[in-house]
Amino acid sequence: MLHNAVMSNLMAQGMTTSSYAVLALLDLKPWTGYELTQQAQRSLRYAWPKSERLLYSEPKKLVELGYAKTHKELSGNRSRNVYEITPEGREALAKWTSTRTQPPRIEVEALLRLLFADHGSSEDLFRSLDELEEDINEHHQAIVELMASYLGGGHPFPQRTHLSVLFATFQIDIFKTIERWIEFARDEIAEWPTTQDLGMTPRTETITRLLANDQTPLNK
Amino acid sequence: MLHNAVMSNLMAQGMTTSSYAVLALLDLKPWTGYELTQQAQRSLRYAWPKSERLLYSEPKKLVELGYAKTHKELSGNRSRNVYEITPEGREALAKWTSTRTQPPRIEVEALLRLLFADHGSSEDLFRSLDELEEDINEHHQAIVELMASYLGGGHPFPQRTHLSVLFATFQIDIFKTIERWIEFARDEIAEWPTTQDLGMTPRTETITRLLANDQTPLNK
DNA sequence: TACACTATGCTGCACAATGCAGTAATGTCA
DNA sequence: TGACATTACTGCATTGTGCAGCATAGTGTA
Repeated sequence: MLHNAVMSNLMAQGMTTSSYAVLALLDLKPWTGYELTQQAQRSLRYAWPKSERLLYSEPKKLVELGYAKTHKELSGNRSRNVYEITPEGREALAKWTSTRTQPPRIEVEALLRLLFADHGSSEDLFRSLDELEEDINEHHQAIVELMASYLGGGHPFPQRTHLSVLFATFQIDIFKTIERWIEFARDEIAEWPTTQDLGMTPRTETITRLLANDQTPLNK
Repeated sequence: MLHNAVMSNLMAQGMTTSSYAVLALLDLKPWTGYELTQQAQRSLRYAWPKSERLLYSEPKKLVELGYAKTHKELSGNRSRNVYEITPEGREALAKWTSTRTQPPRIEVEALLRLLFADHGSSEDLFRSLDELEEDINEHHQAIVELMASYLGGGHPFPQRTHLSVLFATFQIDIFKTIERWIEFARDEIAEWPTTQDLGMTPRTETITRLLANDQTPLNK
């Protein structure tokens, strides 16, 4: 066991952005582990997608660090862990806001497949774009429906609606951009006789010239 | 040691998307480990951002699986590992193209901070947006310059220019969208008297209504 | 009423991936 | 000749994922 003085020096240890995300949820109200995983997957998915497994582990770490406390609740023969933020936790959260924001990270396997499309068929490439579209459409539709529910007063924390809506604006704009790009890409690829060795075609040169002047070939 | 027959059943084991990304690079030409990390970080960063550490490990795994072979090259007192794809590697790559494309994954810490901006100051929120803008601007500028270099014949694999340029169209479109959203968000937040408890203001309701109809409040 | 199926509510384990420190040789400029 | 950047990696601790497993509670249905 360590002295308190030593402990406080180690406090920041092990606190990842994911830890702060969970801590921020606990700042809203106490949650059970299960609720935390569900809530984090629904509301944070688009800003900070993390696995259920991690979301079960984070609150335990917060308790170890003294940023949360926990107790077991019983309903019948079954128990669940309830987590609650501590004053130290609130302090840690406040300090976090003044640290440097991590750069964004965008992983799109469909783009990787596009980059290496020349050792596959056009069909494979089209299918990959279809799959990307499918995934984006799903998220897009979900967030549009969420906004409709907010209009009916469906926000779980009504006083925080202004934040959620500004956040949703980002999502919808990104999704629309990706959907428009997919259509554009399909039209381009449809003109290709093959995926291989086309190089700098006249059409590609036109696009390159636009991009080099920081313009986009996408209509609207 | 396992029999060949058993080995081949285990072949797919341990092959991640990152493994296929490196294998696809090896399909273009043989590289040294160091070149592979540099090339992957420069060209794949925006589709599949992976650490240098991983990019050193992947080719070793490919050799173990029989998808690549390696030899040491000496220049003076110093050696480096050269990796080359095998026929089995090419086969594995071909099979990969017919598998399901992974859904995209977008991590933006600045959005997480926006979502929880109500336990911080407006200044913190503005700073977070500035930091996001800084990161995006950097990437945006880099890719515009890359396109200019392609016009001068600077593509390392000229016959693949059509793929790189279609890929770059995606990047530039996304970057422009994010930059426009940041400006929009700044204007909105500037109108807020505080970050807390504003809830469904008339302005927020207008935006929510637009989003629920799958429209965007962003001009242009 | 028995049965299946879904939702709740987790934990353990193997493995994927990151970040950082460390090591060592070569090239470059002042 | 000395400092510093670049080339060329490896080891290790820690973060994060995916899957399997386990147990209870509720819900529909034949």
